[in-house]
Amino acid sequence: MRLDFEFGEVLAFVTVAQTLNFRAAADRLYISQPALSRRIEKLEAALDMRLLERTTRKVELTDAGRQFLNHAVVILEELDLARASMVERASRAKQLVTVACVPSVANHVLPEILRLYAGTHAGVRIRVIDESAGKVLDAVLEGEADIGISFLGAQNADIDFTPIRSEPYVLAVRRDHPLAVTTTARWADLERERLIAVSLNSGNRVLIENVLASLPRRPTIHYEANHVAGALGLVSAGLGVAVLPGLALANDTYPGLVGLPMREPELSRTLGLLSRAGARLSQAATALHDLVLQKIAE
DNA sequence: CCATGAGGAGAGACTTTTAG
DNA sequence: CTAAAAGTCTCTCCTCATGG
Repeated sequence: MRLDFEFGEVLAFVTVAQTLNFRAAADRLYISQPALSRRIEKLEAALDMRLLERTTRKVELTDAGRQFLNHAVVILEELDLARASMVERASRAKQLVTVACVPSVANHVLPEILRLYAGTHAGVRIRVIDESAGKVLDAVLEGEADIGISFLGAQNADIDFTPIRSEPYVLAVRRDHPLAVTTTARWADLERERLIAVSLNSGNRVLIENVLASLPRRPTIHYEANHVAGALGLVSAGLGVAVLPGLALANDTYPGLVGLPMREPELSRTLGLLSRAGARLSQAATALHDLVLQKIAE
């Protein structure tokens, strides 16, 4: 596209056409009268046409000037519409926060945090991406999510990883299970149990597999669920026991189950808050970021 | 009351230097 | 060797002073 004149010149012309006085138009545009004179001169040169007939007595539009004025007014209105729509878009973007989060946190901790957040930020819309740890990391890296809550990403240079807390793995069992009378569980105990696991796509499973592989006798996995919630459902139904992150049993979501911290060896993961390195968070996202740090650490 | 010449500030283009 | 930063030059557009 090629334009021989500029926005400022069109604005100058419209202002002179409205006031029919260079001095008054210059004041309105916050420029000197000679500067305005030159803008008009430049526009006329670009169009190769006289738009204003001026003498020391009066200023008036030529026929060409009247015709161009019609177009010029439309141009300025269109520009103003464009500006207004961009302002509106920016303000809507500021009011949406996307948080990517591993399912155990999304199901058991995040709802309470979002409830508190709604108290101070009622107008902000929230989008939750509850996915595996790897996908949470990707969502933050690609800018799809403003912040992430996961236990992967601490080593990634493009991620700011703030550790929130260390989360022990527990053995989820029903209250009527023989092991429920003890306070901890040993990995060796699993040999006699029907083990329920989450799928190999889950970051949890990778950590658990590392321990299982080191045991003298590897327990058999009888059931496999895609997510932690599915595994808990199977445990609740009395089909077996499952090694899961402790948060999965927080807040008494499953009153029929107890979580026994795993021993010999202990296993834990470090839950952290992720954001893209160097990215500037909106005010709404920063507020949620700080609230998550404060509440999950408690 | 608008136009024009002189002088100066600032933006942008272009070149050189420096750091990774 | 590449890309970013710093330095220099050029050009545009402004204000001020003043003419017609």
